[in-house]
Amino acid sequence: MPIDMTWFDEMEARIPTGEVRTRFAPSPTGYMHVGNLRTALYTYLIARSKGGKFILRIEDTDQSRLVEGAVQVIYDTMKKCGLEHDEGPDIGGPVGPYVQTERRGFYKKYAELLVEKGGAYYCFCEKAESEEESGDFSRADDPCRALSQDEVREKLGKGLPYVIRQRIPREGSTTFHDEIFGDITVENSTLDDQVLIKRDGLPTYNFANVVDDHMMGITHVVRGNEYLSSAPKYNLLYESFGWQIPKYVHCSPVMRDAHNKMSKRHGDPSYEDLIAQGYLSDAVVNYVALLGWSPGGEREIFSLSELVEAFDIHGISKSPAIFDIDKLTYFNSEYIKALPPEKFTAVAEPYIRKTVKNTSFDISLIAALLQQRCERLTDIPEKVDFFDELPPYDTELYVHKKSKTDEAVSLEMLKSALPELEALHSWEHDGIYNCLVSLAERLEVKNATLMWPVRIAVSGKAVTPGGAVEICRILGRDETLCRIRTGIEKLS
RNA sequence: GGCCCGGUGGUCAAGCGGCUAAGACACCGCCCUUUCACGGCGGUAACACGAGUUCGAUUCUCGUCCGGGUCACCA
Repeated sequence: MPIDMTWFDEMEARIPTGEVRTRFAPSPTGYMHVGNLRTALYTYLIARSKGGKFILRIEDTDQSRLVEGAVQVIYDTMKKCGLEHDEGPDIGGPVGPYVQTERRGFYKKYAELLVEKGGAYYCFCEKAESEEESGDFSRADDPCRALSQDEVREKLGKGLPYVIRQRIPREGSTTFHDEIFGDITVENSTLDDQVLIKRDGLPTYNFANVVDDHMMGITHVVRGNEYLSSAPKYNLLYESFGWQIPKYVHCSPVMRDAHNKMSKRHGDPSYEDLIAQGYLSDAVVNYVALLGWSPGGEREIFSLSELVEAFDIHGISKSPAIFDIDKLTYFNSEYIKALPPEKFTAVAEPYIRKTVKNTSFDISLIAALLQQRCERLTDIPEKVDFFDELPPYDTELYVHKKSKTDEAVSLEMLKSALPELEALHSWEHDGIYNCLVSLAERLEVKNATLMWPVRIAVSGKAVTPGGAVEICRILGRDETLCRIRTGIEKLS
């Protein structure tokens, strides 16, 4: 049965050559795992660092896991992370379609071609009832492997159900090269004749991948190292087809602890969750890049374009990396501090507004207080919850050893401060500061002895963003004086 | 269980035959200071184990142990 090669030739002809091409091929689950994000990032970095193309392919063959709007989540996440693709379902490209369900027809053709080339065979054996059974059945003994062409034709003619299996050589060994792990050799006898085309005519994941990657001209296959053990079978497939074998880049997983991968199931945060928890996208990307990859030097803070510059496959680690939320938090605080003040005010405002409803306060002044002391944006509401209204507080707060204050001293301080502040004509930072400092000087007490009670009186909290002066400044004269009087009453 | 891969402080990691074994996070202490932070300075803490190769092993080889992956008509 001669195969018409014109379609294949057409397909081969559209494959771009002479450039690095990588692909990120997520299945649309509705959220982005941290591990997936890292894989996408490395895939992107390989392409960009070599001036190549980065392709997005949607692997949606698992209909049971289909989630409404999930593809959109992928587009949005990639975009927010800055991982812009050059080809994909939304923007097209030379080797489309880029959605696997739309490529359904391709795989069977290639499988038949492979049968013709001797790399695969039809198998009419009964489907195993269970996993255990299929495990027991030795594929090396599959009688269908030896069926003659006539026998196959006859069975096909009768309409018998079948699968197409890969014909793995019985003898010898297969060696493949991985960019991270080096050369790996396995005995062919340990490989099984895996199914390529299922009884329903659809391809298995492994086969679809090989076909798609080839048809799309992928030069670097980046994926999790759970695929390391199936790589030899991939190699054999490429060889049987006579195709160029891509470079393999198997990445070790991102772990939640020493024994388990990060997973939604265990309640580990996805990219979306992290953003909701007040992490900045850039910080997440930067941190994730360093989880399992090292640029070699001591530098840790990299923008995406700096990552492109610094990236080198050989810096990818062989062993798994445990996700450390504390270190991400550190990165986040660094990114927050590095934001231009106006930008920070903009991202912080919604969080400030959760507890500060009073619009007469200067939001940028509040933001300025916050920027140097918040690790996550979600820390903000609680930190500024005293602005709208003085919270109830215990006079115990006035006792502070280091500032040398207790309730009696505090009362004295507040009583002294009140008229001074009342007499102040302008209500600016320096004016308030100088007023209080000179008062402390006259009273012959250290600054803290005066500042502490004032801060407690105006905030009602032991810990606040900003000191007494900053808070008074934002509250305004009337509210400040009112709160100090309240403090005096409480202490009297 | 077979096959494959991995193993430097609590975590991320540099190291690629000779180093007092970097750095970062976390932790602890000190300084700064109108609270807390920030910032500055300092500290605790690691080559899984046993052989071999070598003048010399964290680096190379083998074994042991531990961990992970994979053995589906799932992806």
